[in-house]
Amino acid sequence: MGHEVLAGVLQIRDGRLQVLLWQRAREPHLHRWSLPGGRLAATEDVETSIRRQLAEKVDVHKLTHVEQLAVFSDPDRVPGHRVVATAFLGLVPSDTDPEVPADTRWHAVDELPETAFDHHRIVLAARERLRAKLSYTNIGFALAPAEFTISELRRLYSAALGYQVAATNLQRVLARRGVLQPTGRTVPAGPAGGRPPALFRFTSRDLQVTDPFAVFRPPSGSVG
Amino acid sequence: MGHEVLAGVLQIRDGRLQVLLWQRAREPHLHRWSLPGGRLAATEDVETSIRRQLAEKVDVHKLTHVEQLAVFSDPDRVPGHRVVATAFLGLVPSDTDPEVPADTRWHAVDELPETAFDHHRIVLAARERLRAKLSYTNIGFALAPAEFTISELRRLYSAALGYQVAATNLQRVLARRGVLQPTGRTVPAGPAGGRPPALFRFTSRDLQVTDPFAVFRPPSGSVG
DNA sequence: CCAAAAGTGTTTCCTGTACACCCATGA
DNA sequence: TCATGGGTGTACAGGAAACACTTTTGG
Repeated sequence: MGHEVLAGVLQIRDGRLQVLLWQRAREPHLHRWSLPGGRLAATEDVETSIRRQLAEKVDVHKLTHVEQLAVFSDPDRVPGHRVVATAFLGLVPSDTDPEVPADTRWHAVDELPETAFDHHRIVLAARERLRAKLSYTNIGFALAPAEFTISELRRLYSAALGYQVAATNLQRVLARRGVLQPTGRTVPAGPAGGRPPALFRFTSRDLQVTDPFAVFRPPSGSVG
Repeated sequence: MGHEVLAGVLQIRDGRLQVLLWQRAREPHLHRWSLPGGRLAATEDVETSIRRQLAEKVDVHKLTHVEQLAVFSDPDRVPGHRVVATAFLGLVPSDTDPEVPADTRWHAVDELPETAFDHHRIVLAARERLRAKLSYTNIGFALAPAEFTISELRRLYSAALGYQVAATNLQRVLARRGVLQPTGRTVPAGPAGGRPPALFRFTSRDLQVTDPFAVFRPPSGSVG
């Protein structure tokens, strides 16, 4: 019984949420598109393993966030002998265009090609996790450049969530939570004119839960 | 390389959040307490496996909820050759007292005995998951009897969350979300008198996200 | 001066919290 | 009728959404 690690590496490219896939050159599932990853080695844990394996496809320094998604373990999920997969979500900021091998390409998540095995499900799980965490964490830092304007950030959130987010409220919500910081600098306006936008950055570039209690908050002034 | 499944099975007993553990009768970690589970067989997926293995410890019909937590894969997490573990959260309603084997016992999560391997971490992960989901899902159904009074439910939520929850607001929040239903019936008052409490039930006994968007809701009237 | 884009002020709504008050029972 | 626990009504606060309005640029 084998164990593999797989990652849905997501990035906003051309205003759409895209995932990194490579095209199989062998049976089974010849020519279908599949997730980067590979076999878990004996001396590494799953996170070390997926980072090592991703390094072969993407410059690993560009990976701003990696987290476990779930185990996929249907006995027939791949033909032949049984392989359990631990799936990951990986994120790359929108201002990088990592070199990728020739057999590898970015695909819009809402227009996936024919994928191998159960990789389609895994990509959708990665998207769901990202969407959920955009609401209650600062995970946006992993999709955005180091510094950005509110409109750029709005486009990133809109693409990831799949619906339009208003710039006004985006800024206000993130500012109230202390997630965003103004840099004090601005950037020249575009060709159509307009007021030159201010540059912002994320206060922290580590994942933090910013809205921990949806309800049933502990009484104010107590410790969890 | 082996694969095992382990479950943190939680129940509110005597007003405290408790976890089901069994005491090892062999080295390594002789006499330490460990989580129920065992080796993943070749023809089952991880969820089937954990349910099968739990059936040996608890009447499986009493398990109202089972969900994946995470993979624990440190190469040295157990001595000897390498075993990857998929951990689960399991829940048992407070009105059942399942028969358990002689080596098995319930332990308060906040006063764990010496546990084997990395099982301590897994128990804490199970508690965190439960606490988080109590806020934004109807997962309370899995801790509560089929019908219950608001005070009973308040005690369950307080024990699971680790702080006092007000009955007034608990009822209001769950009612507003459509999670609770009055049965119309009441129950005799206790020995100290008092108004006889009304009986409620959960509208659904399947896990449902009741508060999906912390923020960045899609514009009202759109589809995700 | 006008169009365009960015950013701010203001209003409204909703949800959850806090707390006072009313209700129904046993002794 | 009083103590006790259950339940409701009401006021308050915070956060987010909607939208009008102001600011700052390019042409």
